[in-house]
Amino acid sequence: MNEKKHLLTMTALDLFYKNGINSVGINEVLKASGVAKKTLYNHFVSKDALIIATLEYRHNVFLHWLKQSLANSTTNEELVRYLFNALTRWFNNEVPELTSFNGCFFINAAAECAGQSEEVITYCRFHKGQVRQLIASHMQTIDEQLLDMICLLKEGAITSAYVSQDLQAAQKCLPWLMSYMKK
Amino acid sequence: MNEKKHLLTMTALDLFYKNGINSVGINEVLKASGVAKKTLYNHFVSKDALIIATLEYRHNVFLHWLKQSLANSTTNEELVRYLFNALTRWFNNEVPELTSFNGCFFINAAAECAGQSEEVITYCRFHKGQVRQLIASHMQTIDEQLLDMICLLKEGAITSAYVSQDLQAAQKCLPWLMSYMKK
DNA sequence: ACACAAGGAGACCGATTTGTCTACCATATA
DNA sequence: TATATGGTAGACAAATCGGTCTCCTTGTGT
Repeated sequence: MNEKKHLLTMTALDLFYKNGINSVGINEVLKASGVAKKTLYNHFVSKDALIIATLEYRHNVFLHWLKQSLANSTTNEELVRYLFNALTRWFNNEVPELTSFNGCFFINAAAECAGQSEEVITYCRFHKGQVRQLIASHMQTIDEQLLDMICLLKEGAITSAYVSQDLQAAQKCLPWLMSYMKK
Repeated sequence: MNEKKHLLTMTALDLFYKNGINSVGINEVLKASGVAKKTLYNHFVSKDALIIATLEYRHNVFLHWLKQSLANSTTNEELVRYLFNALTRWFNNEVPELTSFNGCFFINAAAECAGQSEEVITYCRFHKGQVRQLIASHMQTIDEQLLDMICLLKEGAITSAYVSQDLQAAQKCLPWLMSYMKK
């Protein structure tokens, strides 16, 4: 990708994730990145296109981080432990590449762009599906019900960590899942 | 509450919940409610005040609905069943007073107003705390871990129902919780 | 009957929004 | 050296934002 385009995408993601997509104007992105307005519209046809680009970038970073976090898991127990420990590190700002925790960018974006950009919501759904698929691919024995529960608890933990500031939300899920798998 | 003020609050809530707080302007609320701008600013000092009013109104409606949904529960098993069945009805638009399902208004508001209005986020946290307390008050035997899990699964179900359009998310939680309590 | 309060309609303000356009500059390549 | 490319800086447009204000009408209580 072009250097300026990449810079614009990263800058926009930072601002969108921190302050909300609708609260950040194009001019703010330009000022923060030091890029001219014409250059932005040379690479993106509209602000919506820039938003989609930030979603794609965040998706790649997030999936890369998650893939690495789960890489060494060989059993369902390990998968669960690695996953929710990784979430805890994310919540507590111990994962630099995900930047300061502000909830799930895709949940936030879906909430902000409701009835405004169908494309955004579609991409958020796609992201959640990809994450689920990645988790499933690390399961030794496929257990659809366990997969459902892992994903539900994951979403709940992210939301609780963000809205209720319960930074230990992910840790609370672990004993529960462990005791289920031991049966 | 004053009639016009109440009308404004309900109209604003409808629009905010459906299209997002930041996507809906004051003028749109005025047009939809047929109220004059001066009347709005006679009752609310700013748009932020109107937003808070919609949060309070939604909070009251939601808690009233939840209280009624849990009223007949006498055991922890019944509490869980009533709660997640109620959520399923909500997701599937079978609860008129909650209007067409668009996720949790408070999660959405928190996502939209990040780094913009601290008061909004504080109220969203308050709401989540009140809901947790209501659930706790219906527990026959206090089990803090069970309470954590119920709340985490509830948040996860709401998010999954909204973002991933999994309208059966709440139902998936039931067998798990039941089997846990049977132990 | 009169005074006062509340609301309606909407002009208006300044700031900000996304997006376009012009003018100019730097660099690289033929 | 000539030209094309891709950048900067920023004026500008049209719309919209939240918010204030004036003018006029419609009650309502005394």
